[in-house]
Amino acid sequence: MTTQKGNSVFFMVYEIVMQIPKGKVFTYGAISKLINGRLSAQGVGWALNALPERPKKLSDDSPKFHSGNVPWHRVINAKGQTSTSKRPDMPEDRQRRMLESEGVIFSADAVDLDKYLWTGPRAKRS
DNA sequence: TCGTTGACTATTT
DNA sequence: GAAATAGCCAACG
Repeated sequence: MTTQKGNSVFFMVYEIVMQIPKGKVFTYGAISKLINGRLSAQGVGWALNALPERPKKLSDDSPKFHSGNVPWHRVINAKGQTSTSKRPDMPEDRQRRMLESEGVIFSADAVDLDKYLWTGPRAKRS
């Protein structure tokens, strides 16, 4: 490995995701832009995929990032839908459930990005 | 070091 | 509009 330093782009993604306010959602592409294209949308997805439920050995250097601190469920794809979820232990229904609990109303299978899409960490919408 | 895979997006067919 | 293709970056074997 050559990139698991305590300051990898993965942590940049985590920090941004943690800044997402409750009741809002964010997209992979938007995060990719926020980190100045250092990571593509696919890379962002990977970062969240690598996000451990709890501190494992992947990032013992900075065990502050995990499912309990990073609202990964607020990160969705450009279509406003939840992730494709290939893992049976992490069904998309669960992600939708968590978002609805935070005030994000799902229209059929996707959320209204025009309403729930977070504008960014510094851009403030009223 | 190379090849494959994956929680993506945009473009083309 | 849906399916296929290409581009993208990082981790794993």
